[in-house]
Amino acid sequence: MGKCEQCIIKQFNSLKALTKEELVRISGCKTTRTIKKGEVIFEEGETINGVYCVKDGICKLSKLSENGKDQIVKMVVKGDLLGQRSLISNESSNLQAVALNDMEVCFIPKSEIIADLQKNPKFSFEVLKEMAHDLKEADDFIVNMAQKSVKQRLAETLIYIYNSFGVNPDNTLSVLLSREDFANIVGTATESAIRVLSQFKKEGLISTVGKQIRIEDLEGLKRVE
Amino acid sequence: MGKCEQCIIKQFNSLKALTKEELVRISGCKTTRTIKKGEVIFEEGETINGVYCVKDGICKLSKLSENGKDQIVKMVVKGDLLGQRSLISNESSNLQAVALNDMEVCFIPKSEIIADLQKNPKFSFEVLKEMAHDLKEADDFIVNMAQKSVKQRLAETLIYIYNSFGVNPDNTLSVLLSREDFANIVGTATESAIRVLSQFKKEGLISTVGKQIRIEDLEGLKRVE
DNA sequence: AAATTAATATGATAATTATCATGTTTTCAT
DNA sequence: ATGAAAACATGATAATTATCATATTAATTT
Repeated sequence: MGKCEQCIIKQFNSLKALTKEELVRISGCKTTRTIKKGEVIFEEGETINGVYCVKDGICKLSKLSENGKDQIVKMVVKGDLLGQRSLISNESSNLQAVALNDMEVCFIPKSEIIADLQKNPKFSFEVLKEMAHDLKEADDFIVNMAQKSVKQRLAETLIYIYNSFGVNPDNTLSVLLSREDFANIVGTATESAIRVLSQFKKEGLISTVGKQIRIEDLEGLKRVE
Repeated sequence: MGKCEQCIIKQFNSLKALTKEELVRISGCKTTRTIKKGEVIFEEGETINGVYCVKDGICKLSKLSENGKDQIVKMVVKGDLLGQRSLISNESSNLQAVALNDMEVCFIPKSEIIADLQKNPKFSFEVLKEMAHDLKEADDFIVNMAQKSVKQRLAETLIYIYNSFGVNPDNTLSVLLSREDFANIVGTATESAIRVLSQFKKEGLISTVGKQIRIEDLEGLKRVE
């Protein structure tokens, strides 16, 4: 099993602020796990007794609304931590996490890391910075959801995925989402999401290869109103 | 001028985790300020070089969307801290803050408090807890915006204000918002917000005294679909 | 107190989005 | 490879929400 001290993934998240000793200790108690595409990592309401460090793959965080629809709130990628909030508040998770790819993650039990959070100010400051960033992103998300049309939101989602997660060798978006996933990010009906994607295709903004999507006109997508 | 060590307001926020010495030092450099209703506390994009501790009053945090409409993202009340995020990230504020009441706030310069955040783990853990809470609230807000109708969102906003900020002696909501403010919380056109409020009034869910609103049927509001 | 301005209110209509129906394609298990 | 199931697609229609126009009322200034 890999050692945290030597793992490069931590450079991307707040674990980088841990001391070598702390990392060695954590390395000794972490468990590595592979998660298949579509598998649930944790459920809404579940108590997560630790954090996941994502070594590979992507997952979606979603919340079930009262009308029975899922809303995707965030995507967590390779390098990110998953379940940070449950380290801090003792509440159960308010979100569900589902793998969008095959994933590889390391699970660090809360009991092992919580003391570091209290003792190592560099570490807690790093976590704070990440949360501050998440909060800012959440604000932006709220404004977009509230003030923009479905078409605009979907265009922005495509741009976001393109910029954040990149493309395959054939230029298609590397994260493969179902039309339903798109609808659940944008907060619309699946049919509406499909319709808008079809329209983008007709307008030459995107092209599709099966369910794969390729951005054909990034600037055009930015101009969508 | 009041002394932080003796101020009870801090019990409501993370400043309570500071040591007496830290509080005394902060007390010496803080400035107290009154802000009139409608006054801008800080602008979007402005660099805030510290945090505000709200001693009295309420303000709204909003963000201008690209289409020129304001979206209210959060309300900050007596007891809360304002501008926490700028303590942590060195970025300028992504939100504008405007007083909804006459306010009294203490401003603590960043330079004085940033070291405490790095040195006092109890304090930084408290800040972390608050941010974790804010983040959870933001998630819930996103889901509501994305998945619920204007009518539902407005009903929930009324309930939220009722529960969080209470009522005047005559039972009207203690926070006086314009119809435009309601629209900017809910993310709709002002006319639509007005229309829905009129409908609620007709249905006996609320009553109005001028622009003051009184909740007449809380359970009914909860059932709005 | 009169005049001006801003906020609230409501109607008419257009635009957006949801819902239901139905057909097609893709994926997956056997 | 084949049948079943899931995902995708599109039309028809209804519901929701935005926009523009125009009153009405309240607040503010002079």
